[in-house]
Amino acid sequence: MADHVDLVLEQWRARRPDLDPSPMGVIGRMSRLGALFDAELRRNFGKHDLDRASFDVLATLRRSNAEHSLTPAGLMHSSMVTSGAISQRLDRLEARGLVTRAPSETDRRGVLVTLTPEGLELIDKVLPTHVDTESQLLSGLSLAERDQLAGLLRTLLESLGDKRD
Amino acid sequence: MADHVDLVLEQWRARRPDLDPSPMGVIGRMSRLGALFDAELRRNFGKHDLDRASFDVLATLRRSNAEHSLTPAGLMHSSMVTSGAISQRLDRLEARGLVTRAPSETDRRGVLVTLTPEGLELIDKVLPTHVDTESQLLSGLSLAERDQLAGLLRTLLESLGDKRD
DNA sequence: TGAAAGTTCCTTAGCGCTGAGATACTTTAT
DNA sequence: ATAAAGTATCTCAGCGCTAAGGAACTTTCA
Repeated sequence: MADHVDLVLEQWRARRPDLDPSPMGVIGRMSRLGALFDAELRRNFGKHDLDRASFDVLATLRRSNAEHSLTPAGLMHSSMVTSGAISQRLDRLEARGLVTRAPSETDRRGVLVTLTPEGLELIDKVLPTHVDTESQLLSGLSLAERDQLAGLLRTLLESLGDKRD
Repeated sequence: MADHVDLVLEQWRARRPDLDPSPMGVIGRMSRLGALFDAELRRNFGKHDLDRASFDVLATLRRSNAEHSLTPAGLMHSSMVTSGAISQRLDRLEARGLVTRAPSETDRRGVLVTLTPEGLELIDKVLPTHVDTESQLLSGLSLAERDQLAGLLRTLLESLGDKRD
């Protein structure tokens, strides 16, 4: 069996036999899978008038605490995007009435973003379909293989300094 | 040991115990790794006056055949971006003198994109540093683990219909 | 206490991509 | 031979992100 990346590796070995292309066997595949996953998840978001960015914010708020609230900085760290991107995402979600921005009570620079009832309702409706879509994307692997894969990816993330906060 | 995604999974289990978040243990980690990989690879491209998109095109041409040439459609399939994106990438590369566009000899709709000597020189200079960067990104895994990971990712890609062409 | 450094969030120009659509050409089917 | 369908590439408006920088506020430390 062979996938697209196997062809790419063969081509490199033919054109640049001095180079060891094996790292591409991992990183190239992750990049391709990322694109395929993204396309499929986006399709599901689209059914619910959402996009990846909005889902990301709503889901992060939903899981964060019982009040469904977080600072923009917290959202930024969780999402791995810049502060400017978070500001713009919040503008859009606030305009749709899915989140509110309130001044922080302890730090006058700060803002507290909170899910509105409408935001909560929407994310709670979309979440099961999202997990289901993800599950289908992984259905080519057995449960044991998924665990094995998750473990290897965690090892890699830890080695790159990905922290719990 | 635990990474950021372990925290996310814990949060989901606390807030939505009815949902099985385990697919996120794979897909969430791949997404995070993708972002970390991208940032590091981009740093390397930047050292050589390149970006991901340009590198992608130059590398695909470099490995494709002895003439280092391909059609825009071929580049599009390999890169998983739209035809519009390829057109624009080629505009930029052509303006920098790194590729040429010539009319196809067999199909008057078609175009043949070819690496110029300057393009070849640049990609051959950057390639070893790129593979080296990728290798360092994977250094948290043993060689056996990398093989195992590549195998699982290939299984997944095949199950999603990723083909050799 | 006051100045400097740090933090938090926002604004905006510029960039590359998508999605829709246009143009020109080729293939298929009648 | 010709209409219809398909293919290859390009154009462009719109979108979300980054990078840079600004404003407001807090912390640190002399």
